[in-house]
Amino acid sequence: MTKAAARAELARLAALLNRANTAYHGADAPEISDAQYDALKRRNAAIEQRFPELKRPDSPSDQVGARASDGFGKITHSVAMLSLGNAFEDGDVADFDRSIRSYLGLGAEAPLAYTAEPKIDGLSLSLRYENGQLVQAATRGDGAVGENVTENARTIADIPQTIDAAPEIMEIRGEVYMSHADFAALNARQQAAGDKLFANPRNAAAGSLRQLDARITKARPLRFFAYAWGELSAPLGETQMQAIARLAGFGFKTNDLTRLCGSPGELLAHYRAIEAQRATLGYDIDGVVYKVDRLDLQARLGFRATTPRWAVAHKFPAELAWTRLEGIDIQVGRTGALSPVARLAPVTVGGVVVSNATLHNEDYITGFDSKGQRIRDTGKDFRIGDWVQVYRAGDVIPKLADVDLAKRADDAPEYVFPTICPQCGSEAVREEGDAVRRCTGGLICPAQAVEKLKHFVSRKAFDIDGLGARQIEMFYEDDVLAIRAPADIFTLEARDAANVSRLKNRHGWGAQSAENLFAAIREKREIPLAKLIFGLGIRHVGEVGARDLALHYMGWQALTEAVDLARPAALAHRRADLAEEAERQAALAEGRRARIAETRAAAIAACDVPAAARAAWDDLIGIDGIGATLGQSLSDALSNPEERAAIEDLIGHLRVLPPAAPAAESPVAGKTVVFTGSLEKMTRAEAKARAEALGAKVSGSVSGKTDLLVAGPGAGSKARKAADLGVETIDEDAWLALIEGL
DNA sequence: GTGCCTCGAGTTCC
DNA sequence: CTCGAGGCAC
Repeated sequence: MTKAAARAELARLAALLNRANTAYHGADAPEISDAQYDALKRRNAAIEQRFPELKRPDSPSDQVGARASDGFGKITHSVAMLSLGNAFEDGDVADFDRSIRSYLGLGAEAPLAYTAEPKIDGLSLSLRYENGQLVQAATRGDGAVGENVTENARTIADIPQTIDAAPEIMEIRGEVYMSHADFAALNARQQAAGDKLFANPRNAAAGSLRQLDARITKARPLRFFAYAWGELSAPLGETQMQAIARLAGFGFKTNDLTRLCGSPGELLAHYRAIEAQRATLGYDIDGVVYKVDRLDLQARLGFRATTPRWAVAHKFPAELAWTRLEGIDIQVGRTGALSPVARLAPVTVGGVVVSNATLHNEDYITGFDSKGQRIRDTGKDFRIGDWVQVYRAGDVIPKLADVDLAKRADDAPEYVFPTICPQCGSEAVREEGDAVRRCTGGLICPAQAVEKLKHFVSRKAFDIDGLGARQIEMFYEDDVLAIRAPADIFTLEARDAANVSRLKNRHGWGAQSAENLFAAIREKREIPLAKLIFGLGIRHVGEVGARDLALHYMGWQALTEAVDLARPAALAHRRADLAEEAERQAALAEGRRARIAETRAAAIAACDVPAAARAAWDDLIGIDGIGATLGQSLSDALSNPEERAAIEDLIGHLRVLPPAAPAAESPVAGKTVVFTGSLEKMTRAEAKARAEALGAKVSGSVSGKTDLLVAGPGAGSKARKAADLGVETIDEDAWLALIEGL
């Protein structure tokens, strides 16, 4: 087949298959048989495999029946799908109310209404409607990017395909779930057919929605409750309750246990009412969700990093189960942290068979921390062979709650935590006041090296398709095509080409899969600065820290130059830390108060730090959210010769993209703003969040870099300093006028 | 100096 | 998801 013929054929197949999809899910008379459909799909896949470069953006293989290795197409949510913060006790609900009032600057008696609704135990789904037509359905995924399950969603009866009088653009969100009755019937059918049984309705719903073949999904009894929304071209109402009523009007199922509550007391009353009905609802719920009713207040409250401030999930108490602790294994993380994991006799907890559980750290096993404080209520330790009580924290992570001492053998030895890394034999030390013990082997330790590489290719870093945890382990062990440092990933293709025994000839690999991997790697030679910084896996530098560093320095060169320049100051601070610790010990021994500030100042003065180094250091730790610990860690990583060489080696293979400049239309974008004095129309936290959303950087103190000072009544030294430095100063009303309408 | 709040680093099972 | 700890406001 010629390339031109292939291109034409792919176009024909895309049209045919797309029409077949629509006909199949819409009308009841399919235009083509299942066998014909499958044949067309296979032909399409075969041609795409031969001419990957011709694959169409609307390729049918991306719609539903994508290649198994590839799964579904990805969809970036226009509005992120976040998870909710949790409340477990009545006191947490009072805290929720209190923190909202404090954020909004409301008094304890000001009226503030909430909604309360059951939290359905299913999986969330976002449905996009354009001009009243369902055009796209996406799973939550990591919250930012989900999977395209449009064709599957079209098979769910509770989901309208068309909606009259809907806003032009409307994303409706809710929960896909399976009722108890439907779940039991499905499992009976599965058993009769000799197929695998589902552990619980949630897994059955998730498995059914994520079928690559929409016809299987169609045969599964899925249901849907709508309770939220994403992008909207017109608001759905002024309150949560109004919006829910509107959703019902559109033809969605909404949960009839949704109530409006005027106080935390009423929320708790409704929580108990729902809890009492839990067993008779006919579907699984795992708690009750509370939301601020007024949508304008929801908008003011906004979001934290991963959760909205205006909603919380009040979870039901976790299910408990007893089992035997068969052993304790020690895992080594990328920072060298030794993490104990409990190996358990398999036991069912909350519908899932659990055989591992986290033990967190050394203290969690002994039951006491380094200061002799009890960690759990009981203060009992865990020993191998014990009968232990397991629960799933947040219904997910298995943890041990308790131990039955009556069933413990008299001679059961206390568990001794290793002080030698089980992976590399290096000493494992625990810093003063630290909860974790760490392997000191660094990259000598294979476990640390592998975990660091896994972090490098992980989703929030380089995110290289086809190079996941398992492949990293494989390539790490490989002598011919070794990946032992990040740069090795980018030389893999050239090394493979120069090799007699090619990757494509290996077991489990083919020409196509090898080429896919190389293509995925090539794609990531262009990488945003923030992802590069995060990917390096420097201790204390996480996703947010990396982003802040990227936004501050705007380039790898500028970052390294600044950090290198600041090195003497970083070292001086390290000395000061040591001097401070010595002073503390001395003061303790002599029974006097420690003179910390003086000691630090003397230690730093003794180091004779150049002014330029001092300035670079102050600039670094002056970044909001970045302090001395992170600065120290970053400085150490870039000053370590081996580590620096490895990084420079890596950079040589990359084109690093600077962060996108903040929205230019905002008058405060890119400006550094300081708030001082008392603010009357908004709280400090709200002002900060608002300013940051508009692209401003909010700082705590006035300096030469400050662009704008917003001063309320009672502003003192900061206002004077701003005047001295000639920094523009405005009051709260002027600030609000400035950002109005944004 | 103390008490929030957020972030980082760890973990399970499907 | 949870815990510990870093960073910052009070």
